[in-house]
Amino acid sequence: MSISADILRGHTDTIILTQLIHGDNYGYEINKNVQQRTNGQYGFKEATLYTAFKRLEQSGLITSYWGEDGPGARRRYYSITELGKQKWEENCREWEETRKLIDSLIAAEEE
Amino acid sequence: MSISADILRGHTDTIILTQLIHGDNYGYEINKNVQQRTNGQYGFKEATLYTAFKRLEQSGLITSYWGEDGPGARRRYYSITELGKQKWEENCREWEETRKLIDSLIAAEEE
DNA sequence: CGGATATACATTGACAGGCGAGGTACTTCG
DNA sequence: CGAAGTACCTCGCCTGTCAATGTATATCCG
Repeated sequence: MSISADILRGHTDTIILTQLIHGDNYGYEINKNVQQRTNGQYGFKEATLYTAFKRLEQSGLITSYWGEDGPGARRRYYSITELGKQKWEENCREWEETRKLIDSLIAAEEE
Repeated sequence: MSISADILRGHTDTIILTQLIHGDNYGYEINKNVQQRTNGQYGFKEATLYTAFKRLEQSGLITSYWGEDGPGARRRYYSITELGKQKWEENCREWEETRKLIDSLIAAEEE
């Protein structure tokens, strides 16, 4: 976990939405996926994760339901909405722009 | 100014340090450079800018001095320190990593 | 001269997101 | 039984952003 938190701020929601585009999933698993994809470099703190879910649900970008009682602890599954998909696309476009923008602002090249 | 603020959050300091690597400069001018480099897409809010200067100075990454009395309003110039240069390099490395990280987390590709 | 506009810096207070710390509940394994 | 893993949740602090507001100086126009 070497990446400082402020830099990931603002991407939390998009990262979660990305996970949900692959299909419904629950918090713990989503976070494990994130950790795997980043080779353990990054993962959400639990408080961050669950406040994000709440925020996303309140904004209508995701919905949730309790999973069937299987073995182990109960799970709350999340599902991306149409609005959520739109938002995700918008955020991805924004990321492309932001990346260019920061690249040009951070590069030390002399003009 | 289409880029949402939270995404730039965390880059403020690095952007300012980058500007100062080109040489001493003052707040207003730094901000104009940023706006020019981004074709008017992005610029710091003044409150953000000046709190950032204060933060950077308190951390020993920059120093400041009042400019000679020339025409126009007085200017406070900022200068990057050795520590600041180190930090800048560190932040740039971090940005490279973060970029890859977010790219892989936001891409919707199926594995 | 007077008022608008641009330059330039600074502070305050509200707000939002991240997260440490703490808590609940169930299961599995030794 | 107790520890560890799974899984969820909340409270309160901290930090960075920013709208609003204020200061001071210089220039331009009528």
